[in-house]
Amino acid sequence: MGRPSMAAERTEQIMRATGRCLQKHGLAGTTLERVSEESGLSRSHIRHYVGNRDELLRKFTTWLYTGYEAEFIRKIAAAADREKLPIVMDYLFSSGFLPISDDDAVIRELITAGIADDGIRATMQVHYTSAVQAVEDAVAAEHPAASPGARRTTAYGLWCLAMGNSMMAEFQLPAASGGLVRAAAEALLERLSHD
Amino acid sequence: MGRPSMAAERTEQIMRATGRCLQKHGLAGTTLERVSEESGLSRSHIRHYVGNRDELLRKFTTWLYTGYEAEFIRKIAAAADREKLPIVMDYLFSSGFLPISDDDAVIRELITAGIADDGIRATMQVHYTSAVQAVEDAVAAEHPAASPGARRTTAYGLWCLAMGNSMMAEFQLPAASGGLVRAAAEALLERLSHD
DNA sequence: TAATTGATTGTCATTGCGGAAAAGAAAATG
DNA sequence: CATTTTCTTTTCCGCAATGACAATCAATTA
Repeated sequence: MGRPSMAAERTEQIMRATGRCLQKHGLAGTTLERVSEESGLSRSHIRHYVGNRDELLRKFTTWLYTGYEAEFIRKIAAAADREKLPIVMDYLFSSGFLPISDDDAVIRELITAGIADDGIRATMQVHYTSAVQAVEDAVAAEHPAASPGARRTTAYGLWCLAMGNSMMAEFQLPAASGGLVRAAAEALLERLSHD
Repeated sequence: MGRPSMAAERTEQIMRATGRCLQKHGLAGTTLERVSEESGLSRSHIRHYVGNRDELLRKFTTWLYTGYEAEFIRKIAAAADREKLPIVMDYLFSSGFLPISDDDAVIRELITAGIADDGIRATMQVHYTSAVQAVEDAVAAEHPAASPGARRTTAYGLWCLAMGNSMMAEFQLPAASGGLVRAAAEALLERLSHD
């Protein structure tokens, strides 16, 4: 009955456009108007499919954190024990000199959005808690003999290294583009083997 | 001749108010109007002393990065060799369970502002480059025997740990409030002594 | 006291954006 | 063909913030 729904495709379109806007123009610059431009739809479309601006940001957040960002956690859970840590390291410190994920800027903006919106903040809290947990699982898989405390410290350290580096990368700091973080990360891990 | 200038005090007032706005309402919420509220001055005052919104943000950035934020770098430079590293560690990982500096949110917003404004981005680039350098100096002072590469890795690692942790602290992530980062940081340093 | 410099206040037009609703078009079903 | 459902387009309104300008007011000096 009725005309077939475009909601799925349209929503996807809108979410992608929203991500690009956040990345290029920041939270402030992510207006319904601009999202509509970026997506090639009309502003009314956005309102029709997603709702008002607050809802757009909320939906975008859950979309992001159940999609690409959660991929990482799923991968770790699915991987064999001896694969877990290499996956983590690649994800966190990617390959060599490549710029880090494009999502960094987007995530920064969402943190800001979370100042005003409890829903967004909650979504992120939950996600990052389990992300750090996933890293810890990977560390545990590789170093079953290490103490829980040391594993936890190492896992959280790895995570912070990656976050901090991605922040510095936005300044195009010379240090951020080299392999420095990865070296630091490996130093952390190495210490886990020694003790 | 003429009426004495209030520029110094007023500018200070305005800068502080701008900082509070950025912290509480984000970049988008930092309007001339709100800054004027927050400072107790009229909007015309802001325009009179600082200029338009873009200039406000530019001036705030340089104000921040030549004031409190640069304090750290000056301190390191002035300190005796054996004092340098303890100062760095305290600055980066503060004391125990306290929330990290209030400036974190502000700085995040400035990064966003830097997307659109070259001046702001340049200011931050310069500052962070020398901040990391200061950390490296401190590490070098404590570990003169270590290789330059290892020192650089450690210094940058320390910095990223601190940045990453402050980011996580904004989610009120349980891991961020404990002493985990500091432990990771000390692990990094420890490894420097061993080799 | 007059002149000057800067502080302070007030006003007005413009713009960009968000919110809401109505009206029209298209595609499915009975 | 009539009906229903959803898509699509259009229009209108209001708000909040900016930018620019003009007009007082206050303190200092010659």
